[in-house]
Amino acid sequence: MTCCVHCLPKAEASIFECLNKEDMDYLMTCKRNVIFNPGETIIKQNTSTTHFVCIKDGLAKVLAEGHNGKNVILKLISTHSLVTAGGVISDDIRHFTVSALTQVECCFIDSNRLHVLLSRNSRFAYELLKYNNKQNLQMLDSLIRLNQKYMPGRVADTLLYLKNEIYNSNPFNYKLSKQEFAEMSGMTKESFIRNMKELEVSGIIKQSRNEIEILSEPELIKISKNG
Amino acid sequence: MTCCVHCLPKAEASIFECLNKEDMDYLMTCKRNVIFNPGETIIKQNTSTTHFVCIKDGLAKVLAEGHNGKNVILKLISTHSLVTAGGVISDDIRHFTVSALTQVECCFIDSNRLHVLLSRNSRFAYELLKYNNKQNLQMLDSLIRLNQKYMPGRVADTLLYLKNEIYNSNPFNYKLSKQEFAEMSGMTKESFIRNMKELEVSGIIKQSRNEIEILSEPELIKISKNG
DNA sequence: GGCTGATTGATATATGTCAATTATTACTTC
DNA sequence: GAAGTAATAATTGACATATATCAATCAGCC
Repeated sequence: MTCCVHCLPKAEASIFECLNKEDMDYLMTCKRNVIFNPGETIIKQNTSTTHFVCIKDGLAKVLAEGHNGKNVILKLISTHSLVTAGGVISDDIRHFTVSALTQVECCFIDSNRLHVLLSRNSRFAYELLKYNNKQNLQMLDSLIRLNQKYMPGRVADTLLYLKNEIYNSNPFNYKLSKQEFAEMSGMTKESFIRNMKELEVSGIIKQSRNEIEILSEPELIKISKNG
Repeated sequence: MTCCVHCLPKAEASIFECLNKEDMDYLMTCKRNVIFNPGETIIKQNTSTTHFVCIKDGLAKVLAEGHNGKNVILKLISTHSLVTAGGVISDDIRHFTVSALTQVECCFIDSNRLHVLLSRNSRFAYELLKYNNKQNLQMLDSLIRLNQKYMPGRVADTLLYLKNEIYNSNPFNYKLSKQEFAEMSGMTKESFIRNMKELEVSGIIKQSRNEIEILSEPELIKISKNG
């Protein structure tokens, strides 16, 4: 139970910072700590939102399961992320699936307790509102990006996202399949592979089995901007 | 100033219902009532969010201006809608443009006052959070729809949306250009026109200059489901 | 040594682009 | 107010291209 002291204060722009000890204890008393292996489903779309989840460690993908078995990976989440699955606040249905890419340690917290706190702590509600709004804007970005850019631009975006927001290192080791990269970029895996090859031939990136290195970020940004 | 008594209580699932008279007065004191003509921009993407807007009467489109001058119309809004433009809560930048389709009467309300209320009234923050979350889910729906369906499915979705959520009547008179329909459906106007023709030839819809009638909604739903 | 995932190639198809034509609206001018 | 003219939007057709699909081969791995 003491883990939250280390974990939550750093979580997602300090949403929980405004909670006093009593509130925090209330939220945490019946939390459950769970470890998932790579590939396991942490929360599943269309189930009901009895709990929300805090990721303590590891990397997971957030995906929406669409029509004809096609998925869209909306983002990756890692340490200290808060997952409300879209419906915790409004309709009690989870609107996307979260699934572990590496081993993931996380806490399941009763969402009723969240609601109780929200209704009595306006600062907390305000912080969550801000967080929620940010997610909204991310979603809007994704919508525009996937809808209005050609494949090279989308691939560039995915690579820049991985380097700058997920792995924070330049040659980065990845744990995703080409299929998953493709689902992040809104295309088929074959198309993703072909576009990566293009970038490699142009000397903009270098790739080996599990590693990608971005040789010219400015070029990549140019491709991203051109759409 | 007395207009709010009639207007706001009906607004967007009663977000404002939880405000007492004092709070309501505080929010409303420096509001400004504005009338826009068809085609005029009510709020503009990338400007700063000094105010949020309540639509009192009329029909407006909410659009995100994307790359290469391409737009995506996210939704239409009408009487008693609340417009926070995406950034009122988080980053003070408007993330989409709202523009009048018919004559629109609306109120501009100082967003600082919204923030003050949010920080002292947890119920209000909670209601706004719920509202915001709903918008989030709408956006997710749009993302999936525009990304994973073929044109016929997207056109069907647009028609069903117009009939069931905007005009609420079956032969409905529209004020939108074909370009705007296309921007709702994520395609070019030429493609939209061709798909409409298909539906007309198949006897599923009937269209004249400013009117569309859906002859077989079940067929349309089938097309929508098939993607 | 078989399994899964990655890669490549050939081909099909969805969708966009461009240009030409027609309809519609708006605006003048008599 | 009618008629004509310009401007704008709608429609159609021919064509280009982005992207998906399918099948085959290849590489890594329990």
